[in-house]
Amino acid sequence: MTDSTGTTAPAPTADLDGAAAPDRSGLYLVDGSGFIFRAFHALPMMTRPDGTPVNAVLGFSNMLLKLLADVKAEAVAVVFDSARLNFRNEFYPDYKAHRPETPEELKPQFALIREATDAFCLPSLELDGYEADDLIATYARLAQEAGRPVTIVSSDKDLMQLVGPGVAMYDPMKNKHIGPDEVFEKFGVQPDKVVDVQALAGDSVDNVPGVPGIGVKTAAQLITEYGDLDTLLANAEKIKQPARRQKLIEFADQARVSRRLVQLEANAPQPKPLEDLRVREPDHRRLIDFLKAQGFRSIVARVEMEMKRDGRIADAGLPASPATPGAVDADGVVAPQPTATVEKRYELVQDLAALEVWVRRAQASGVIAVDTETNSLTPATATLVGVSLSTAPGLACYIPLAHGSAAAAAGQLDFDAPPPPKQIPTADLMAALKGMLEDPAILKVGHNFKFDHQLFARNGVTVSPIDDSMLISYALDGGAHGHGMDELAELHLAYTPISFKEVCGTGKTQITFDQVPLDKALDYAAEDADITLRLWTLLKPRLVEARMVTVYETLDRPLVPIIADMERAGVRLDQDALKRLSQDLAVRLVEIEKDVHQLAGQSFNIGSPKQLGEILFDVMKLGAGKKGKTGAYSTDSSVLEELAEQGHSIAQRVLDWRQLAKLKSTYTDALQEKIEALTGRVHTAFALAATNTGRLSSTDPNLQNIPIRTEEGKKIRRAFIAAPGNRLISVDYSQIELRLVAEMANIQALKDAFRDGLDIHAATAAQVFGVPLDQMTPDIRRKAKAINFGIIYGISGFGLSRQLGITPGEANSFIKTYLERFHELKVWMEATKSFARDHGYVETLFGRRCYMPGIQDKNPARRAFAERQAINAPIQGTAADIMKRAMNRVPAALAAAGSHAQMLLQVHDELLFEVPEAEAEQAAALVRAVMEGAASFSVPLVAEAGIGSNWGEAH
DNA sequence: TACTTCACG
DNA sequence: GACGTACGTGAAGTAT
Repeated sequence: MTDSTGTTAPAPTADLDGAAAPDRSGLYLVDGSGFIFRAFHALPMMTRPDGTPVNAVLGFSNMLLKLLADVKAEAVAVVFDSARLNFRNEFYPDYKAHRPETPEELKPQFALIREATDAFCLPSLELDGYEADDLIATYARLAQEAGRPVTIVSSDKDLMQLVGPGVAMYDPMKNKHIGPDEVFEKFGVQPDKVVDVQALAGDSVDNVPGVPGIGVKTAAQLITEYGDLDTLLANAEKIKQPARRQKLIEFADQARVSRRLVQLEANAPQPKPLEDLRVREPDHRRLIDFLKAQGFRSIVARVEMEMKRDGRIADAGLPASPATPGAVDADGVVAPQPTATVEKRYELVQDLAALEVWVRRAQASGVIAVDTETNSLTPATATLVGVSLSTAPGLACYIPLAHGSAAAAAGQLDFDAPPPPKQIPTADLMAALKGMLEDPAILKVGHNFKFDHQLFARNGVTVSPIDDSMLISYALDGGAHGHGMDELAELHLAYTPISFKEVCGTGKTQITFDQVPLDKALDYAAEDADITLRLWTLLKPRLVEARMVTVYETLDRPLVPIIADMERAGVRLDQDALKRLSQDLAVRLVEIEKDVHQLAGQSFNIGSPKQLGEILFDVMKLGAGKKGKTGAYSTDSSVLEELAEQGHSIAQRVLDWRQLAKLKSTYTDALQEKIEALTGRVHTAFALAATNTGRLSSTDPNLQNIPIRTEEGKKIRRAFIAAPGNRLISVDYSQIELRLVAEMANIQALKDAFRDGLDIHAATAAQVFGVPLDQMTPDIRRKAKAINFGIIYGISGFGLSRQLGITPGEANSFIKTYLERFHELKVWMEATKSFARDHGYVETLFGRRCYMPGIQDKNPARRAFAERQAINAPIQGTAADIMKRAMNRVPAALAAAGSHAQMLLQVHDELLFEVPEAEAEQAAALVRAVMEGAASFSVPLVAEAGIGSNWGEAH
């Protein structure tokens, strides 16, 4: 990070926070109220086991912890607003009148944050009738007069007016020091003129009116020219621009009122004397008790770690430290280090000699974090732009490879462009790193390493062994929160990394990474490798504590190179067929649209649910309509189907239109655009840490929801084809989730039916409805099938009734009979819900945990939802685990058999392969065998295979 | 950016 | 009797 003041050390030894080190004496005034709101909005909603929301409490606690680790202040105070109204409302009642109501999830957190402040043993300040900002101004003045340096800890621009001699600001969210230069950057004037600028520009958030038509830029210009607000207003007549002159004269009083609103009160009464704001030694046991009660496991770990380091183990009754922080133990695991105190040393590596140092460091420590930068998010075709490495917390480098050469690469000559910087040729870098990246004694750590693995593979390097901090987090905390690097850095390191959009911009002005200047690229890329290593250091040991090593090591981690290969292989599409389908659909959509408009008696946008609802229910008056919490009419397919059954032909036509419009926009049009020119194929990305249950997901494009259920949809599936001379093989598990229900709940009758190879829906129908198999009707079987599915989803009478179009009463009696026939199921469902309530998570048969926030929720609807999730997650998750076991074994099994089959896609219970025609039968049989043998239960696993020249035929 | 709808398992 | 319902995803389009 580069300090914008330009006053600190130059790269490569940039300062830790991109700012002058915080002063280690003096007074720190923390804007508590500001933090509550920022933390609340910055962090995803999270709750403690009892359902109390705590995201703002977590953000706040993290901030305090980081602050206390960063600075050795002699005095700290956390300052809060006391009430919504203050003295400003007396002369301007509308002040902050536009503020939205405090969100419900935030309200209970105010008291907890006061508690947190006490638990940290920090003094707090608040005063009726004054804002936190006024108290900050007052105490800043007092300290300044006493000759003590002051740091205001806040991200609020309204406090910038206080910056001056002896008073600085520090924004802990952005890790940024704010001095006079930063204030000038923001307001265009020195801090003492900030109120004048704000008085003119106003502030829509706080409802400060200012002068209409004048923004910060103009205000700064005027104040610079005239010196201050009063002089400006007194000389308003002299302003040249007529509109501006007129506004300033007309709104002079409003500007003066605005100044009174933004001017902070530095002479407020003092709730506590300045001397009382001393930092006291925290009561660690109390602090840990508080943090534990909120469920903040990672912070507790950090506090305990710092206590160990400080030799305070005994008084907290903690076990002795297993390792010295920073040291490497017998397993090659680096013990966690308190990260906030580590200094950043980022280096740009532009020649092989400098690189050599990093390779030696990796050899010495046995661990290195690796991250790649590219010009695209599709690793199968992206150009490698740079590589970053980190070998210790704070110690990282960036190796640029293709910066500033975009024009040259495109074969264009641009004599005005600066020459590309000195860079190691990509092939030379690969040659230099190959030994290290393939060295079995050096662990390579990445965050979402699948991406990087693919890039190295394309450059002839098979990275091994690897660890993935994203997948470790997923195994540890799946369902509790997301696992992206930025989110984890906030959560575990109390740090906000430089965002990609800060570096590359967004929207139309977005640039690719090769266009990023080297100094910025270094800050961003080196930081990614640094954070990856820090996260790994923190999270890896937790796998052992959480007994999640097996899940990670045998299910998720081995998948990285395998899925990287699938993505890289991509799948072939018949572009001509898609094009013809698009054209055909376009013609039919126009026809249907004409029909619908005629039936409606007017033209409107059929794709707009709002307009459609109004046409159907207001204009045509087809029934009552109205639904949904937003007050809009629901027009989803169940509503339209009902209308169609009542004989309203417009409803059926709209359904037809919807289906075709969906197929065209989401599939036949979009898929063509996803064909990569470089390979002629489509390369999806499988997300390995996206779902709450352990399933994969597929994006860009999503190839796990290609149509199949309708005849029109099947045409799209037939556009997925094998390369010439090859075939596609599809192998899918038969009824895997229902088999797992039988296994996990130990339902004897169901297990017998599966063992006997019966038609499972007919068999359950026979059991539940007492109809002999030879008298089974399709309708009875359909009902049994719906119940079977319902079980997997955490059945409810209401849901089943909607599915079957029967009354909830009938549905409930079906469920009752079902649970009587399969009595073991009820026991299992109750036990599973109870386990979820006790632990806050459920487990798959292979030990993967799925956290269930909401299982303790006071709201019965949300709790019921969590209970259904608790039933479904072990079933869906175990099926996902089994599929992962199969996928981990298939490539090796194929290779051992000398097969050239390539795995292409996974669709939850199905695998798709491409294979030379002559090997198809053999490969299909082999894959079936591996899938069926992926787990061994008392219920057999059955997989079925199909072969064809396209996906529709193979399935 | 949020909501609605719908494609799949 | 509350509450709003089948579980898990991702993408496109409209409305704000």
